[in-house]
Amino acid sequence: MRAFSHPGPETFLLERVLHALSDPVRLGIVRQLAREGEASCGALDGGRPKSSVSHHFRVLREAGLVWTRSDGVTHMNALRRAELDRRFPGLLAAIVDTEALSSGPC
Amino acid sequence: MRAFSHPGPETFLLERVLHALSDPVRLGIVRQLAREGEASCGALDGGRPKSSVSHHFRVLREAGLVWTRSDGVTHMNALRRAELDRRFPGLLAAIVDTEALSSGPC
DNA sequence: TCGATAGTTCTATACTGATCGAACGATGGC
DNA sequence: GCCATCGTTCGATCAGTATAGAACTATCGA
Repeated sequence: MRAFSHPGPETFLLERVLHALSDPVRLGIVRQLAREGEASCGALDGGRPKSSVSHHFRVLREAGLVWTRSDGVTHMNALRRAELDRRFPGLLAAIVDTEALSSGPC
Repeated sequence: MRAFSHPGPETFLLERVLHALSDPVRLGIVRQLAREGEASCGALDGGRPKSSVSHHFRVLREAGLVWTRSDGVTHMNALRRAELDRRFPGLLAAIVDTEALSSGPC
């Protein structure tokens, strides 16, 4: 189960990244990772079934958004911020920093 | 057929914007509009059937990305750049400016 | 070795969305 | 008025994907 396949930055596809971020669950995960730096899958499941959460993490990984490492029995996930910033400058910042506007109690 | 319903900036949803941009056809349209400022649907169809193109423009309109005005028998489309920049600062720039990287002949 | 824990994979289901032909609606020129 | 043009809407089809239960795998601790 160890050693996930993480795509190299040169194969990142903007369309794929945007699709991964267009799902509310995944957008929430990415934002929480942006705040907290690293977290296990369980800490980000929001009460959802494990299979659903696992699916979302796979999409995030395959888009290049998230890096997953095994730490004992848990999987720790982190944003691939540096690589994403190099590949798509300003994108992650623009998406993570609009939180107050787009999820605030209007 | 005149007078499309364009959402107000306060109802823009980041998820919806990202989903609209995650389609290659629509991403291409948005990038071309960013370069050329305003264009008719026909000028952006890329040889696709009219019904398909119309569908994509509808998605772009409903996400708040594009403003469509009637000019005689044609429809002129433009990016709602100012409103988008106010609502999601830096987002459009990040997406439009990665063109060379993501569609270049690697 | 046994059980508990954390996540993945498998499978099925239901929903969403992309595509496109055909019919329709609006506008302008003759 | 009539026709051509531009684009929308309708309807059908097909692919992709979100969801979730169940079985499975890997790791750790007792």
